[in-house]
Amino acid sequence: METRLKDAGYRITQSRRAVLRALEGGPAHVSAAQVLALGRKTCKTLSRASVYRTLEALEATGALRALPSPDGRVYVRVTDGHHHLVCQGCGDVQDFDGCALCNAWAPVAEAEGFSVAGHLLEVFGLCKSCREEEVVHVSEGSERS
Amino acid sequence: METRLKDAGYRITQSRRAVLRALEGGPAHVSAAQVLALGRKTCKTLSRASVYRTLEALEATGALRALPSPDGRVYVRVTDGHHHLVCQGCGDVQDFDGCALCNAWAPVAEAEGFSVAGHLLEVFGLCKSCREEEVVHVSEGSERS
DNA sequence: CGCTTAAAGAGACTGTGTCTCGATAAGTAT
DNA sequence: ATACTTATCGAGACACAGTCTCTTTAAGCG
Ligand SMILES: [Zn+2]
Ligand SMILES: [Zn+2]
Ligand SMILES: [Zn+2]
Ligand SMILES: [Zn+2]
Repeated sequence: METRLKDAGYRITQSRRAVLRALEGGPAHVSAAQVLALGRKTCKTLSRASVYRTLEALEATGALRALPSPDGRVYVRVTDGHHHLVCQGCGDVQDFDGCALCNAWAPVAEAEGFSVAGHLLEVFGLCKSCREEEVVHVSEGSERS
Repeated sequence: METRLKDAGYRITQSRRAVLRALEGGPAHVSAAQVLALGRKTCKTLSRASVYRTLEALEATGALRALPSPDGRVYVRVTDGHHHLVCQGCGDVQDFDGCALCNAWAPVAEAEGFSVAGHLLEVFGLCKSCREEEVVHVSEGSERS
């Protein structure tokens, strides 16, 4: 990632390095706030503005992708997916791969004069563990008294 | 939608009605802020809190679905199509058909132990007219010297 | 009509993301 | 190594979304 930044003409600074380390060490989905917190461990003066600037730079070079999530924006390394299985039981979100499949509709969109910049596929349902749980408390409806 | 709320045990108030009207009259994708603005046209004292409360109630009854978008959260009626071309220029949203195509990934999700209840495909980009406009202000590159 | 209580509205509060500005240090040329 | 240029920095102001609390209001019902 660092090389990528440098090649694109960005300077490599302490702050940027801290952000990179945070991204590498942190979870697959990170929020800007998390990056800031993690980054401060290696660069005590790291500022919020720098975090956003660096994330933006990384996004511009294609190393990172910002993606909307139920609570704010999260960043994922481009190697990760943008297709989500959203569990309606526990609220958990997991990625799954499927770009090859969903690319099929891109031509459909373009046939309508639309130029595609990106897409988001949200699949709603129940995850494995929630489905098993569901079987247990079947009777109690989701009714309001 | 109103019946749905009532059946679930919610009271039908002026504020709620204003929100419902806003949702029916407004665009396919609306933000909470938009609902508030639209709703104030029919209920001058409508408050932000009420908007959020009503949206939450509608979501709970399954009449509405909140979904993360590149800029904030937007709400869509569940009865509407679930394949959208969202223009990042003018904000316009148009449906397009593609279920036949996107159903291909359902087995993929189920292979992960996930039971699919529904899905939503959001395609972001530029509509025809916005793209033509874009051509005009090309020169100002987003390039880094 | 009057009671009960869900719901309303106002506004404080938190957190995210943007922006500006003077200070700093990265890269480069001497 | 030193000095210079300028991208980048950190701090803090700002705008806005969303949540929460508290007091008042009105929906639904007998
Ligand atoms: Zn679950
Ligand atoms: Zn895809
Ligand atoms: Zn457009
Ligand atoms: Zn579909």
